[in-house]
Amino acid sequence: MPRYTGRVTGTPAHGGRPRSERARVAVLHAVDDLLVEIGYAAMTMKGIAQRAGVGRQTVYRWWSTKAEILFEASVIDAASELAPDPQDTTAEDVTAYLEAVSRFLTGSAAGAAYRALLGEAQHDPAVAGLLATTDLLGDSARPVIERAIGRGDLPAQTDVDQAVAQLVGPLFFRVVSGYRDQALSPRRLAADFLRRPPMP
Amino acid sequence: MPRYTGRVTGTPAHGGRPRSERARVAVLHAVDDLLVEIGYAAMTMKGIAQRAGVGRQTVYRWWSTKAEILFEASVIDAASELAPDPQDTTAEDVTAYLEAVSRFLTGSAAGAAYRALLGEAQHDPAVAGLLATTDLLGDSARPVIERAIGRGDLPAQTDVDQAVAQLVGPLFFRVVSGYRDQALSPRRLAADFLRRPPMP
Amino acid sequence: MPRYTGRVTGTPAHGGRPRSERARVAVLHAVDDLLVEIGYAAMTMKGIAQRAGVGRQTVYRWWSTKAEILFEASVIDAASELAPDPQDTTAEDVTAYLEAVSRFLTGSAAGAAYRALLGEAQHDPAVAGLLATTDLLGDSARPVIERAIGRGDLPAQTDVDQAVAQLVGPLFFRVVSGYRDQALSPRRLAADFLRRPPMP
Amino acid sequence: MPRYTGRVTGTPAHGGRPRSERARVAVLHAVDDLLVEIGYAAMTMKGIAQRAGVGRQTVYRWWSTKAEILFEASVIDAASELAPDPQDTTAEDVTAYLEAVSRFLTGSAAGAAYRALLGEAQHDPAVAGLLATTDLLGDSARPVIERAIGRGDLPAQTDVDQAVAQLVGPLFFRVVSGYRDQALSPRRLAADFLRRPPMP
DNA sequence: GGCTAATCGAGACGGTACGTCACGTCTTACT
DNA sequence: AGTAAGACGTGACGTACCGTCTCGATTAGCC
Repeated sequence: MPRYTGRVTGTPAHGGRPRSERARVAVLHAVDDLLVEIGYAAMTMKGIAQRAGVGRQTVYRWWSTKAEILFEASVIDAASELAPDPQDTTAEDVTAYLEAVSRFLTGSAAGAAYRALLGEAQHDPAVAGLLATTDLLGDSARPVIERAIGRGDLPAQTDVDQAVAQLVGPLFFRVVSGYRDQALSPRRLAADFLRRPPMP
Repeated sequence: MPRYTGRVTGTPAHGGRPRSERARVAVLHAVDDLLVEIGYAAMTMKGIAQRAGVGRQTVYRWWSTKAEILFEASVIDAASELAPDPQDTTAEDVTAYLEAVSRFLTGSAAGAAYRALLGEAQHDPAVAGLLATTDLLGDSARPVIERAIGRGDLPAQTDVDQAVAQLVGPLFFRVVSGYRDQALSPRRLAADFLRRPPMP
Repeated sequence: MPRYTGRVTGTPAHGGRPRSERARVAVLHAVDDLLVEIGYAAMTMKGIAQRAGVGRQTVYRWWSTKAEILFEASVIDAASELAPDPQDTTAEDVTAYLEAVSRFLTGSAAGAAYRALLGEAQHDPAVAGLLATTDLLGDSARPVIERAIGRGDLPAQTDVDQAVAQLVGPLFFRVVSGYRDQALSPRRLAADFLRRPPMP
Repeated sequence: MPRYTGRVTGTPAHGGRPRSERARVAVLHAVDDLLVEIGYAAMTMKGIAQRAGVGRQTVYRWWSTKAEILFEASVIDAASELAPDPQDTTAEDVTAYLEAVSRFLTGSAAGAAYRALLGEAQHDPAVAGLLATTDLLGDSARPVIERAIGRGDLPAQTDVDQAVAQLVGPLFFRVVSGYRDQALSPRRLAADFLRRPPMP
């Protein structure tokens, strides 16, 4: 799991000590760990810095809020969890995707981070803007829809955005609105989704 | 708008000054106002007390967190916003309901409160528990589903919980995941929902 | 120890429930107990009322401050502790009195109450005024001085107030300024006092 | 009046912003001012911080209680007020000292601070311990006694601690027990003290 | 024996200080 | 110049007690 390896800032323009890669990675790992150990609400900038063995100022220099750190630490990497291998039939393809979504939202650490940020975004416009830069679920669902269209299992004129919402929405609703435990069956949702194509 | 009129606690068993209805209503109104004016995140227990012209201890005596106050202030009353008059045909009935949901989630003050609480619930189990006591969207969608079954427009063996998720989920997903502006069409969602009845 | 038996207020002018003697005594005992158990600083009006099994308003109705209650509870009765039986010789008389003072200031519960109030009086004029109504040590020392004058062991023109201060002051200073443990010898103080009679 | 110039803490071992001398001095001056303006009882940690233009946490970081601040602010410096220049004769020396004591206890701001702390010490062991670190009156009286012994005006075997109490006690008693106004004459007290030496 | 009125215990009321915590900024010495 | 450390001013946290108020219940003297 080779994470946090890409440099974010280039070589500094002129002079000065370069940004410490060690510090950057330590902060991202600290956020990951703390999310699991104490949860998003209990995380503090101070705690993150201490856990990372890093000065407080260093954290503020590169990130504004814990949401930003968490976003960089978890959410981007999370895209891979939402990209299962394409399957031979559309039914299997869609089912596999919905299973991935379900696993992501209920079981994965990255999913927990995503839900935490999503929650914060409901009342913090800054976080909302942050999340808006990456339509995590939408971007992962779109290829599935497009493969189905390509195979002729959905009409060519399908409104992709609406189809995405119809595909992901039911699962998303159940998890986010609090009924995490009584998950819906991805197989049955996939079948219903495909039974009759969305209207153009 | 005759809100906050019901007494919450009965007459005390014996002795003691009774709870001040004035204070209770003042707090609930203060929370309503502050949610609109400064938003959920900026609301503090201290600010609520001051705005209500009430002692801080008095707030803590009856509510533990701002989430609890907001819940009592907004969410219960919100149910009415989600109960449009039944329509003659199932298509119109479902469409009217989805329009109400859309209005509630994007335009209403009570809906803003609900989304704020929903957000908090993603990382605060106490708030999650609070919301679990009232399945706001589910409870409002169920009668719509049941009316459709009664009319024979959905199969009698329909899994109601799944149908609720399929009905509400797409809209919910779009709003909560941040695409509040590019709303989906309730009419088209209703049509698709009915063309593609959930499998039993 | 027949304490707290006198009525403080007379019969009311007309009608009304009379003051409860039970409540009055309960409060005074509660203050006595609490002073020993938790100390003056930790005593609160609320705690006194609860300990006495009495309403808070009832306490406030009859006393303004905890100092007032403590004064009524302990200090007045304390006078008896400072009035040892007169002795045959002046030396023995003065020694016996200083022993009583020493015991009162360092060992007695009433003495602890007195010191607590004396302390409060250093920065609370109300308490200072309260204590000024009864010159506890002065009133008890004056008879001793006067007996000594009567026996001819002090000059007839002795300034009694100054003599009182010279008699009591050394012990008082040691105790109040914090050297409670290394008490002075009443016998030696008495001897010095009499060898060095105050100048008129 | 070059007060509050000594550093209390040394240079930190490594790193970290050093303690702000500005904040330290501001707090000590604020306590001095507030003692005079509103009195000890009305002083609060919050008020001190505000008056000093300093964060509340900063006050707590360096002092635990207002007593501790007041002690550092006033009492140590007070020693100078209790050290009048030695006089040629013992009678004048003792008289000058008692006059200084009288002035300190009744007229000086540092004396007011000392009495306030002394009062608090009667019911707060922590303050008692604080005051025990500096025997303000004892330490100032001892040189006077020793000079008198040196001049042969007191016997060589004099019990110095007892002599201190006998010297300072009468004045102390009058002031602390509430009769601040009707002060005793330092001259007469000095004369009586020296008329016949204390017994060894 | 009913009326009047002040008391009683209880406990909620609006305030305010407590001591703690995290915020985001700053000022050091060190690398 | 960037870093770890940690003090800085700010302000919310939840608790405790303040002194006041509002209850229903009680307890006397008076008609």
